[in-house]
Amino acid sequence: MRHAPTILHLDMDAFYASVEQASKPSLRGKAVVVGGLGPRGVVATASYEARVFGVHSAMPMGQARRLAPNAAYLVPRFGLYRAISEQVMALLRELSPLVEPLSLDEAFVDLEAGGTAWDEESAHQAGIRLRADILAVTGLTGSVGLAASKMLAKIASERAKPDGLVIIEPGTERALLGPLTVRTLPGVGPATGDHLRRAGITTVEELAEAGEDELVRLLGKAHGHALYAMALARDERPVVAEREAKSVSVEDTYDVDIHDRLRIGLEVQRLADRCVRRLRDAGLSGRTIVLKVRRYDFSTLTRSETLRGPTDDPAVVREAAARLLESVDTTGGVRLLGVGVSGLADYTQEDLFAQALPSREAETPQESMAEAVVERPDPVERHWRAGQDVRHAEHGHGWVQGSGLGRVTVRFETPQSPPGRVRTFSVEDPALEPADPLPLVSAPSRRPARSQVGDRPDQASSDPASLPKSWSGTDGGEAVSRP
DNA sequence: TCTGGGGTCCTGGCACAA
DNA sequence: TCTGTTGTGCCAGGACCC
Repeated sequence: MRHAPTILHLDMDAFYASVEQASKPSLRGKAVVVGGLGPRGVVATASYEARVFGVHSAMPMGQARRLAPNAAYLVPRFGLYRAISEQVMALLRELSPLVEPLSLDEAFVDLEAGGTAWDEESAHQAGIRLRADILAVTGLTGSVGLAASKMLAKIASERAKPDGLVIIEPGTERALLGPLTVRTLPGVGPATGDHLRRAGITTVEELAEAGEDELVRLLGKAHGHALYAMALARDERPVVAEREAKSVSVEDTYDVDIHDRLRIGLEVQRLADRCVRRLRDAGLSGRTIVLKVRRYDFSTLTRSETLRGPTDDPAVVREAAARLLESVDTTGGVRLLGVGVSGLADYTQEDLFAQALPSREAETPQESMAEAVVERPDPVERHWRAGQDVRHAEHGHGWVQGSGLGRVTVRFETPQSPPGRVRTFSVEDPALEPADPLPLVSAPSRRPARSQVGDRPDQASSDPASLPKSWSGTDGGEAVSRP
């Protein structure tokens, strides 16, 4: 492990919910829950105001609605989140070429590799500047952890939340980790946590005392060795900038279980086509086709088949998926189906005619039979989703607050406007159209001077007075970035 | 209460080849 | 030729992460 806290972990605060609050002024300071709104949806992110009611990520949406009936419930807008994430990642790359994104809202940065920081003080200053820059460019807050390893930097950013910065000084790691629960360590989830608890191990200190041999006996070789090292605060994993994908998959959970074998077959074909589309978009092909089935009782099984060579041919993937489905008993119904491809090659192989069976009637996924039967949208019905951006010919930009019974309710406001008024229209109103999201900050190029912000070490919360007032712009402005 | 979607990694069983 | 061992690839399931 290095001797200075020069690994930085950034975690944006309640990212999806914060983006929605930034783009919808009437939701600021309110409980906001983003996730799947269907009967089987789960919470992706809850704003801090919603967390007060006990709502948290991965909670079934029905439960969230019971806990916080007055919260705003929105579907995720990944295009917008991705665009904002790219702005944040660009700021991280200004610090160092070694940036490892973990998701849209999280990343590690090796500050030493970028020459940005070499000791505690310079790392601290880099963290402070980064948080200020992120606020100026996106209008959002992120929490920063700084430590000598990835594991500790992540623990530090967790302790910094929300909107803070925490440094773990080298030499203090074991004292800090000791009393924490084993669940703090990466790789310890509910099952491993339970397993360890039954063995009388609940804290990191007890984990270290148990010894390596005991942990290997309890958890297996790989997990046991890794966890013992973590318990001793040893973590040599480097920050890795480029990670190659190892598999591509798509899956759908259905609002009600599917029993009809024919329908299940059509869904599998449709998923195979979607999967191939993703594969082709990434310029990849793969050798192993995987079918995933979650049955009515939530039991999940997978079936896979490995081809002689990689393919990105929709007909080949569809046929393999159909063969795999034949070996699965779907009596009782299925709630989820998925199709994936692994064993990836980063080139597209023009079919080695060995693989495709004779009937290759559908050359591209878009033309497939399954698409034609299942996916064709109803041309009459217009569908408005909660949270979606819209534009009205007369009232301007707004977002869908809710819809049903042939009506759609829209709140007219923009990221830079005060909270707006609500109006209701017919879902067929020709004056109402879907719109692109507006940028959250009116002039994202304004960045604070590099030396002006002052935080204090260890637990530093940003002083709002020292940061630009990104919210207070007046007009709607032009779209600067669009997903 | 009733559990998403997209991934990664590990383990153990089995078959096969050297 | 037969048997035992070992390495490897495939397959299925489970745990974990965000």
